[in-house]
Amino acid sequence: MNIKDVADRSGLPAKTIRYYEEIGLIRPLRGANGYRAFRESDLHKLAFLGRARGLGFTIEECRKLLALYEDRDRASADVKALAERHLQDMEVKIAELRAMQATLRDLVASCAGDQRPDCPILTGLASGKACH
Amino acid sequence: MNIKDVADRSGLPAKTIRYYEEIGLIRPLRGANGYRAFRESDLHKLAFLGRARGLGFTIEECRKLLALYEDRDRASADVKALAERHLQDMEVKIAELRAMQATLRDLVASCAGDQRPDCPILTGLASGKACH
DNA sequence: GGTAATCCTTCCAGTTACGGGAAGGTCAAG
DNA sequence: CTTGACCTTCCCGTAACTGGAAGGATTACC
Repeated sequence: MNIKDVADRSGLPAKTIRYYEEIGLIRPLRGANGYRAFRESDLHKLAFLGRARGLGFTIEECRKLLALYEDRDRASADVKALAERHLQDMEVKIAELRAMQATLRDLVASCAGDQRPDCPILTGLASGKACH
Repeated sequence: MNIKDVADRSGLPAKTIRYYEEIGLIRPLRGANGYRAFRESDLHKLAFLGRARGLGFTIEECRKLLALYEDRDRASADVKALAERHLQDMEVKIAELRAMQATLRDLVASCAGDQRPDCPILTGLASGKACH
């Protein structure tokens, strides 16, 4: 398989696939013409990576997940721990976003949003009322 | 005021302040020794920027907010529109995170998390069940 | 057999919003 | 006069790619 085929079948851009090889996530073979020659197992890994990335895991987390996936002697507890930590990270991020939203929503609510220049959003940002 | 003073009083790292000057968000004066000489108005702007960043606005959004802040003829509607778009962006991000969380939580819930290698998280990622 | 389109390759640069650290000038205190 | 705390600029590194240039390979078509 050439890179276009795996790109189409995995849903990942060719650029991304090359990048994943560069950082050592996959190691496709090479043909006599220098083209990457992907096996089914490479495609499989790429699909795995695409899904892990889709769940928000970082590349380094994906690397660990892939290592665990390939390790037949892993403990599922290790995988679960990684996933739970990621769930927590996301929880934190959501909380941060929620806090920002709450503050900004208050400011927005108090702004007339008309042609006049008076704007509580700007005065809030200027005066420090933009902190909860 | 030297940079350390504004850093302490604005809560922004000196590095960040230099960066903001570099990208044209502020234009402090210079003393004969080459040191930046910050006015109260610079400090004021930096505090404004720090709060806007704290609400998650990008640098470019902060630039627009600052321009609106300095424009006595602005319409508050313009500010409000910017803020509302940002609220929407955050909403989208939260929704994405929530979706990832939901999927991952299902996988985590079905994983024993013990010393055995069988792991629904990994098989889910491998098989495509990791998509809602 | 020629040529054009579509592949493929590598390499370089840019993105966001800074942070780390080096090399070197300045200033206030003791 | 030296020490330590400042200050300056400059360059590299971050995460995870994306875009594009320059050039080689393959395939389709006439």
